[in-house]
Amino acid sequence: MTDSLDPSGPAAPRAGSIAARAMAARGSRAPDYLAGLNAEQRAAVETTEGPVLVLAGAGTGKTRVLTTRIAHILATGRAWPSQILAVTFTNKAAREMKNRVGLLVGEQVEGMPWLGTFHSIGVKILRRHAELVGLKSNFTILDTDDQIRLIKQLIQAENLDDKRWPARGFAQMLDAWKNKGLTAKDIPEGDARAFANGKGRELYAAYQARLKSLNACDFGDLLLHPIAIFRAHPDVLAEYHKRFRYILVDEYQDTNVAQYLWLRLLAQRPTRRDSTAIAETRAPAAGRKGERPSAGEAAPAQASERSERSAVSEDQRQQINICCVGDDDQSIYGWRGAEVDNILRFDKDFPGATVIRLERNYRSTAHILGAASHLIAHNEDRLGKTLFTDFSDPEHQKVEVNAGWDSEEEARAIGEAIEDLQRRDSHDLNDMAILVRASFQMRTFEDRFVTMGLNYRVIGGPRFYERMEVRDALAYFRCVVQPADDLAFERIVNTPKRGLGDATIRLLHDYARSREIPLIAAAGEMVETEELKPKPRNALRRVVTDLVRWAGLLDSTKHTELAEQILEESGYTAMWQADRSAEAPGRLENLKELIRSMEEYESLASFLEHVALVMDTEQNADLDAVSIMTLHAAKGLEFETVFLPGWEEGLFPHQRALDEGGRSGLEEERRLAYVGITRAKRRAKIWFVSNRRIHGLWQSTIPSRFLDELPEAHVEVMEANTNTYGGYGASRWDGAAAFQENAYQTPGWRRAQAANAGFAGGKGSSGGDGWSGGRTRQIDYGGGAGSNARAGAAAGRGHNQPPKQGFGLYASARKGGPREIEGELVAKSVIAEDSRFASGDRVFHQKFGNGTVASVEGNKLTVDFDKAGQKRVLEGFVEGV
DNA sequence: ACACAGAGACACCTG
DNA sequence: GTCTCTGTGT
Repeated sequence: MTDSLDPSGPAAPRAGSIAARAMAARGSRAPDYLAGLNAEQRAAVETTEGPVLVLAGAGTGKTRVLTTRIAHILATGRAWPSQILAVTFTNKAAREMKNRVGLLVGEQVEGMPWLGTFHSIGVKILRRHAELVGLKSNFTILDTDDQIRLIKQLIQAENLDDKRWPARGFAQMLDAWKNKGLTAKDIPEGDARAFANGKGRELYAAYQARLKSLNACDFGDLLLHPIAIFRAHPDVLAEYHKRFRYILVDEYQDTNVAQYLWLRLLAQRPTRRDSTAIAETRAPAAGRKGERPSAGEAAPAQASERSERSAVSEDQRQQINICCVGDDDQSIYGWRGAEVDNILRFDKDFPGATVIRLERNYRSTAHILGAASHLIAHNEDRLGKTLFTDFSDPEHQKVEVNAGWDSEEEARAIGEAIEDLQRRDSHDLNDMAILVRASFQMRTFEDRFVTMGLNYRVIGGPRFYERMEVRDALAYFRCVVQPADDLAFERIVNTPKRGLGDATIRLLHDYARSREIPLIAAAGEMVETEELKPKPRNALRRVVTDLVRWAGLLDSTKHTELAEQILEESGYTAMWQADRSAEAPGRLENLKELIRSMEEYESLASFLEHVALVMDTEQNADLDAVSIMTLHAAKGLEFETVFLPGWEEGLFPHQRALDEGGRSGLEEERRLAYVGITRAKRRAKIWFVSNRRIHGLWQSTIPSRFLDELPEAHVEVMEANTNTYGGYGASRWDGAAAFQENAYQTPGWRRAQAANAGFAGGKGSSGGDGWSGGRTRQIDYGGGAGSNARAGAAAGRGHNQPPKQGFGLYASARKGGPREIEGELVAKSVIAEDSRFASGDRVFHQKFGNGTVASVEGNKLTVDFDKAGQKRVLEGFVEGV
């Protein structure tokens, strides 16, 4: 127990005690922090006792309610900061919650050790009781990479064909099992058989055994181990029951079964039922459309279940102070194990729950809300909310639907729309976003924006801590801090190359296994024997003595210096310095960044812990740039203007969601669409095109069914400028000169007043080539494809040659080029001030390395790179040397 | 130890 | 098409 405030110390003022009431009632006004809340929000904040479910629609002030609720609990003295458990999914959400609570209650937030992600809290619990599951409290946390390598070894050890049974696939199965809270013995027979001729269960068990011997666990274990501990040790659980007076859960619709079980154990008093399987509390999907349990009233539960559970709940109710906040309509992580059912079933899990709906939206215009609400109403599995707004916007734009020829035209038109908004309305780029369904769509936009010189930012690329060089460096640190970390050791024994090949490593493995000692220890012993040839022996000795020496410096040397020393002395830095490839300088830069980011931690060990749990790095928001991200990544964000490209069958809804998820898959896609639209405050612009390249082939596509589910009243169908697009189809292939001349000289899109034709689907049968001008949104699914059964794919029998650019003018949209993506990509705008560079300047580029500027045009530089040759790059990509 | 060819993926992606 | 991983050949 290391909490600053031990809960066994002074008891928190009892709720309702004189002191608490007096604290709450200072002055006759409500406390400041309650000011500005609407009635429902306030109810959600003030209903502190008993189970509460807050159904918070998009933009209804969910975070505000959560943070204010915490502030309220603290301010009224109901609990000490250390007695509140507040869980989120992401570090970002946890950080934001902490900041905002801090704004309300000041330093008290620092006393909240139990505010964090499921995983970070899981680690914390596990470290305290590690020995109960056979681990030491300094266990390491493996990431997916380590996990896969380990599984691969196991598969090979079982003499299985690792081609036929790829480690990656097993890792996914494992993940799915763990998400469901299943240990090796719990997995269904069918699942067990599904892998490696029925060895699934064995492998799972072997994997866990191996983890134990490595004193390690994976992400799933961070929840599963605590669950096992709680179940097997009621005394430990009781300790947490005593500690956590209030539990708050963010994004409850995203919880998976394991998280649910974990929460339930913490939230409910132990009963004879709690250690049994979840199955008995599983009710059929609750809350069909139209069924709306009102606040304070438990929804009708099945009789048997109710009588069984209510006996427990009656006397415990006041103690189950759990408040879950979420929105069933924004559940988009089913594929990752999230169970919408958890939220749909809340009032059955927690009988007598108060259900509060937040339906007043503070974000979007009535049109946007209207469109989104109408769309989501097509879902059956939902609790049902009706959002409303007072948001008034002079322009009050309807949701736009635009059609385009192909993805390149889509990118072009959206790029122009962005520039228009920027010019005409001085719209900040930061306040615009392009939300795509699949990340491959991003590329077209990047290509286009680079040529336009439009600033953009890709959110959610490969992450810093997943880069090869960063992981290598971390592996070195792990070996020093944690000498039993075999996986880390394997990673670096021969990096940089030291002549320690497979043969040596295998001998080392055998030696270690026969003696049941970690690899590093084995290496230490082995170099004293004659088993290795002199060359590898000396190389290995060098590695081991280095590691031992560095470990000896742990206490005496500042960790950042030690880290640098390790990278230097191991030859790792030198390896990249010697590397002539274009990426090498960037990698060295990343290593520096890594060391820099260690500054704020006390030790190597605490830094490594941080890294294991925090896989994201902050983006810099300084630069004005359009954001490009997936719809998934957009959840929780908001923008003035949102572009939603790619609304085509097969892409959105995604074919795989339909194939694998059936109706519920479709509903999840629809929720994704709902999330997309509701990100917009004022403008939402939807796009679809009739040709898209999928897996390298051009396919004809038909408009998404979701378009048809939008309400006429809130949607405006945009029509292309007739100069540009009239007769497009007819003229495309014969390239009518008249149109070519005007193509794209007329910027932007003209509003179409009336809309009453249909978008023809694929090219072909309907004579028209793709979409012909003058059509609108009475969508004709039958249109070229003949059948919409397998939308995208079926339509593919169209042309497999790229639809050539219809017009010469823009046919030059370039390919390839400087599209550097390092987590964040920002191209400088054309409208930028004069270039900081002149010809002759030496510059450095993340991808191409060093070079000399040959010429400058605005913000575009032509650079002769020393290694990569001459390239045109945007100024934003290079820095002066 | 490194270069190159062939294979397979190619929704969404937190810890 | 294009990226990444793997295996093979020199």
